[in-house]
Amino acid sequence: MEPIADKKRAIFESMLELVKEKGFHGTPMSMVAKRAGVAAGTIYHYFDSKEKLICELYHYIQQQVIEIVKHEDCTDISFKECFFNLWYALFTYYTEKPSILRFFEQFVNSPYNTNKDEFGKDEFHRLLFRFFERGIKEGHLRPVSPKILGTLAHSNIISTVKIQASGRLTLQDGELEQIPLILWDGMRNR
Amino acid sequence: MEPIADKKRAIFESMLELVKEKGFHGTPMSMVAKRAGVAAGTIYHYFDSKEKLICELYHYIQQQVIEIVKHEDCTDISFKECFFNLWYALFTYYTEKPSILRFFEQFVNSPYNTNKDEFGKDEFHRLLFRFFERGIKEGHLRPVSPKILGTLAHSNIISTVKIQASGRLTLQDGELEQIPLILWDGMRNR
DNA sequence: GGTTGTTAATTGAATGTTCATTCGGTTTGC
DNA sequence: GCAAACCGAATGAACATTCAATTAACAACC
Repeated sequence: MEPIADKKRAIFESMLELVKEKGFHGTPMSMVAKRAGVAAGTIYHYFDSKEKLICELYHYIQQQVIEIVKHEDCTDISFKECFFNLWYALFTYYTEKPSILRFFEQFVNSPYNTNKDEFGKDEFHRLLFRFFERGIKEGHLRPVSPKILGTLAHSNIISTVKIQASGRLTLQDGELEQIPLILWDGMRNR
Repeated sequence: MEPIADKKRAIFESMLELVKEKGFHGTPMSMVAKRAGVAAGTIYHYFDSKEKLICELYHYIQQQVIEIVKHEDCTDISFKECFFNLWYALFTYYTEKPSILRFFEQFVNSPYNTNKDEFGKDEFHRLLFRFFERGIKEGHLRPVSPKILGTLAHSNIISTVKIQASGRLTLQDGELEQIPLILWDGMRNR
């Protein structure tokens, strides 16, 4: 990850917050510019178009998530430990940056997401699936496609973040810890 | 569910398909009108605005999902059977109507969703949570908040539909059946 | 250190397009 | 005949993008 120009980062942050608050529509470039503290024209010095800006932002963020997976997927400790570490690392990341989760969710279901990146071809999914493949190979997890396990696990994390973030429900003592356990108990080989 | 005027239904269907293909932005009212086979002005005979149309469509669809839950949540058979029936019923419903799932996902993360309906206050979630409450009370499920179990279960179903719908992955023989089992094994009381 | 030239960064008003919505008029059903 | 349903061109606002003009950065040269 090479360093990013200050202005570029400011534009990214601005877009991120506005998308969280108002969605893709509802955030005109003029507003992005204003909050970023630059002129409208400046954005077009860095990005070809609104669409490009959004796509680049997506990849920029995804890179951060990839770093987390890489960091937690090590062979020094047992698979089970890795599994729980990864669960909590991603949970914490999304929880601390609610605008990112919201942006993601909007992006993947939007026409900006010209997902020609076949599923499992982008680096995040490749890493995720490789991790679960290891779990299967080592006999910890059910012999189901790692793509299934990976997808289910990730959606489990995201749901948990959403439950908590919405404030709909305050998790009782020890309830949060139950959730990765539920996931593990379901997926583990028996 | 009282019967809906033909035109109204046509407008709903049109919006649904277009949102799937092009997202909320990207679907002008003129196009909705065209595909529905009505004039632009006609839409405004039935709906106050684009926003209202979208919100009504959301509730219209949600009603269908509610019917499914009501249908499967009966006390004639064991909870476990109900659980699997419900899982498959929802899975089948979303699978057969991909435009609906896509619309939902876009809607909940959009500014149209002025979700003042507190979580768990809309009928769908009330029913869903009540169902899981029963499972806990009868001792089948872990004693965790039914809201958590309900949310996790629903997101498990939706992920499965998405895996399959994206064509990313063809489920092998018996793999689909593993998924509700994974969910059940994780949530069940031990 | 100051002068000059060159390129990159930045500005924000102007442009042109795309829509949601309106409304005066027409058709349909009763 | 009358009301409700329907039409679609016209309106006006919102917005992405452009561009001519301005400023900062910085190197080369004396």
